[in-house]
Amino acid sequence: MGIEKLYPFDKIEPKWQEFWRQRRLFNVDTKDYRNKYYCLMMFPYPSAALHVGHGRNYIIGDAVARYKMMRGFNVLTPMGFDAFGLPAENAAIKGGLDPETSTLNNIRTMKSQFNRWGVEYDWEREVISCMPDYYKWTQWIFLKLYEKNLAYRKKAFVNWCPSCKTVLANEQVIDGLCERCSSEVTQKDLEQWFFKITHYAERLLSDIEKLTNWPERVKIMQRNWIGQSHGVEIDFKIDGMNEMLRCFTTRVDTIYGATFMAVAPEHPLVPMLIKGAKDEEAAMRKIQKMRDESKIARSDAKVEKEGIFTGRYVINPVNGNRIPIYVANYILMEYGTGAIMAVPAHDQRDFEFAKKYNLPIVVVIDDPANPLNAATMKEAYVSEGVMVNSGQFNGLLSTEAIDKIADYFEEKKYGVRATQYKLRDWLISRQRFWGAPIPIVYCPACGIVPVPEKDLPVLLPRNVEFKPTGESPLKFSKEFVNTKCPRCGANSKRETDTMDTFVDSSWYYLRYITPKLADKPFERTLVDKWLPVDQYIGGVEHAILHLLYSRFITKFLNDIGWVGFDEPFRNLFTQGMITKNGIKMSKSKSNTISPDDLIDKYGADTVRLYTLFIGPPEKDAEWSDRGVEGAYRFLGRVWRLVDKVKDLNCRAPSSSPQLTKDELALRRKTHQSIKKVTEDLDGGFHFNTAISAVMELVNQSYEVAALADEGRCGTAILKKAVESAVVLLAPFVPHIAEEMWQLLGNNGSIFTTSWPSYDSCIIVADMITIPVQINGKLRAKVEVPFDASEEDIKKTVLNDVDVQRWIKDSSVKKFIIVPKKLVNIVI
RNA sequence: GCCGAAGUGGCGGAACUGGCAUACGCGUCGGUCUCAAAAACCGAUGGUCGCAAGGCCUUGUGGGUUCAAUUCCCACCUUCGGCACCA
Repeated sequence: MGIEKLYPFDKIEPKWQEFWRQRRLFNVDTKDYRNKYYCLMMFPYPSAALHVGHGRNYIIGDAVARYKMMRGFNVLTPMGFDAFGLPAENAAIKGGLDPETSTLNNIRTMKSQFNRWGVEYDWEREVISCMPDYYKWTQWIFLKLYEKNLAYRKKAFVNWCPSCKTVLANEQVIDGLCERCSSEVTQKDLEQWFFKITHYAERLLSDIEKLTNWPERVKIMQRNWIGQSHGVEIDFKIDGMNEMLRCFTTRVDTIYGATFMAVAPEHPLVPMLIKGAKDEEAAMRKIQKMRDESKIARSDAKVEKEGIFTGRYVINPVNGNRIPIYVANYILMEYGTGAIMAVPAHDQRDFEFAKKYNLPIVVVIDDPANPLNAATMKEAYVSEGVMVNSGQFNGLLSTEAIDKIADYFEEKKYGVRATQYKLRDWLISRQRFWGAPIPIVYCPACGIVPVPEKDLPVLLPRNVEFKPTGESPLKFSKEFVNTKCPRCGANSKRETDTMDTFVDSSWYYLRYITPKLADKPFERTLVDKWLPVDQYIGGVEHAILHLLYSRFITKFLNDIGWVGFDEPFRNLFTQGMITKNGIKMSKSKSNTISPDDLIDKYGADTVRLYTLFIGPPEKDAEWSDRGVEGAYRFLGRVWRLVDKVKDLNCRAPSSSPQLTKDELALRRKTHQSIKKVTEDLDGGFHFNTAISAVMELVNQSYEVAALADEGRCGTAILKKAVESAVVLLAPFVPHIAEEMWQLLGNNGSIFTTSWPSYDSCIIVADMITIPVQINGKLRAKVEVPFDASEEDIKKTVLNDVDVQRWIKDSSVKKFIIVPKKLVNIVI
């Protein structure tokens, strides 16, 4: 079973790891920012052992860092741990250890795994988000936001996970289920802290354009999440009352077709509207029932539309029509104004509602191809068309009418143009123990008082029963809760909720530059030199949450003058996941592959090489144990080649001063390979094709080595080819590359030598083979000099026997020559 | 429903700006070495017809543009991802 040991990786790998650490190859002095390159991997949760799927992220990052190092950059690659949060807390509850101990244990395990992979970081900059010297500054960011009125407390219906016993941000609710535990999320009406991310909605959206080196799909996801729409806000006069009902619409062109109004059950005007209605009490009860229904259940389009007539009417400003106001379950209070003008003919939801409650349907946009009839319509007509029943706007295209009517509204003061976003403010309160305490004090006299900066950090208390009860565990720690008001000194209570961990991770990349600063979160002058991050690498699952929050915090810090840039990550790369048996590797699916066993068997370089060779790194890939063996065999093959070549005297071609055909070909291949690998790494992360290019070079070197054995070839070019292969492989398989580099007679680290360059003149061959097509089908190949004229090529082609056989007595209609590429003859 | 990505041998995948489809690796088959095995090395390997020379077909399906299409255009099918009563 066991594969034979092809080279002594178990001796080589620890040796070079030690060497890099002693030489401080990955330790950077950030004061020297010349030629800087900030290569950042998303810092992980300290979960238990890592599997090969996790490894992909770090291996890719390490390969990039090492490549950039060889290109002469001053590379900063720090690493840290996103150590607060539910996973750590839940794991701690299970393991019976307190979260801090279990978190620090996990961190230790993970670091030793990084070490064995040969994945190197500047550990002197390690950032651990659960340590007071870090979360002090997370709290500081809260205070700064509070100062600018961007952190606020309000009572709101919030997402509540009954299993995690905490509230969740909108972004943490997936299909109505908790992102972490998949329990059904319910609604709770609670006082909670929010960050006003909506204040930045427009900039977060428009600045996506600046992110030219982000994956398109991530940008699209962010755009959709922010969800901008342009429309008009219209105030409808409520008949018989001195009140206006404001609604938002993107389709003012349909205003003449509005036959009723619909408001959300939570709408503040509801009690007033319903007052004096026929069955006021019964109606109120029904509305209460709608409110109680979970937002998730209500926000499913398949749910039957329900409504109650309020007994009130509004006046449509464009035609004076009196239209009834309904309370309807499909109207969301969180979006727009919580009220809509309903146009059944041109909106499917309104259509369904109108059918159910027998409300009029008025067509105002007609389908020119297929005239509509309100009485027989089966569904709403939502496309564009020609305006009808719309007074002065009749005959216009509906697309043009949108602007015309909006102008008219603004002029008549019926309404104003407005922009709406789907993005909601970021709910950051969590009723859990393992997080950064929110630095707020409640004073009976002064009210909400922020903790002064000089009193930070607000320390998480020790020895707290941290099990989730639905209320923050911190409430039960008297020493923590009871405090003096920082303003007046009166006995006061601390806020006992902790912050969402996404707050911790929204600024950690700034801390790495000056990780030990005690009096500031970071040093602006240096941060401005090193950021934006040159390359950020991580999983696509963070496309919205972490990346959006980080962009928000960066923009905020930019606004208050703490950083000089407004986007944190210049280039983003999102790697695909590794699957086993077609599904994502995970402990719960028990389909994980441990890197430790593989490293024992084949060495870290093999695991690294296979991980990079498995396929395009941005795509998902299926793990194959056979593939690992293939990578191992290849390394063994290179190892033996180096062993063979290392002691050869670099004699020039013995017999003739001219290089042989094979030597020329190998030299050409060497330069082509350098070009290919360089372009693959510069143009994107095409590790798989870069590696296959080196494989080709190695294969061809073997052929020439066999000739050299027979004395039919010189060795200088062979040695150069092998040496190039070793250098090109170094970012991927650093340990064996260092060892082979040394065996070939070089001193020092391969990572301090410069990346090889290629000569474009050598890449082109003297003679080239040109395929000849006849009627578009490949029929022959001819050899011609590289710089042959079209005349010469034509002559050669027509003299070719195969070509003559195909042409026979047919006449040549067309003769197409693509220089240096191909010939096509049409007969 | 809307938005996006992707469909290429037995498998992972390659192919510049429209110019030799299947590089590289895995697997399989045959051979060398060996008492034998492993490792290594050499050779074959898209399908199909043919003794062979060679022919024909093939990049999800069907059309189109072109001397030439995996690549461009139109229609459709399938898979995956995101959003989804957002007015």
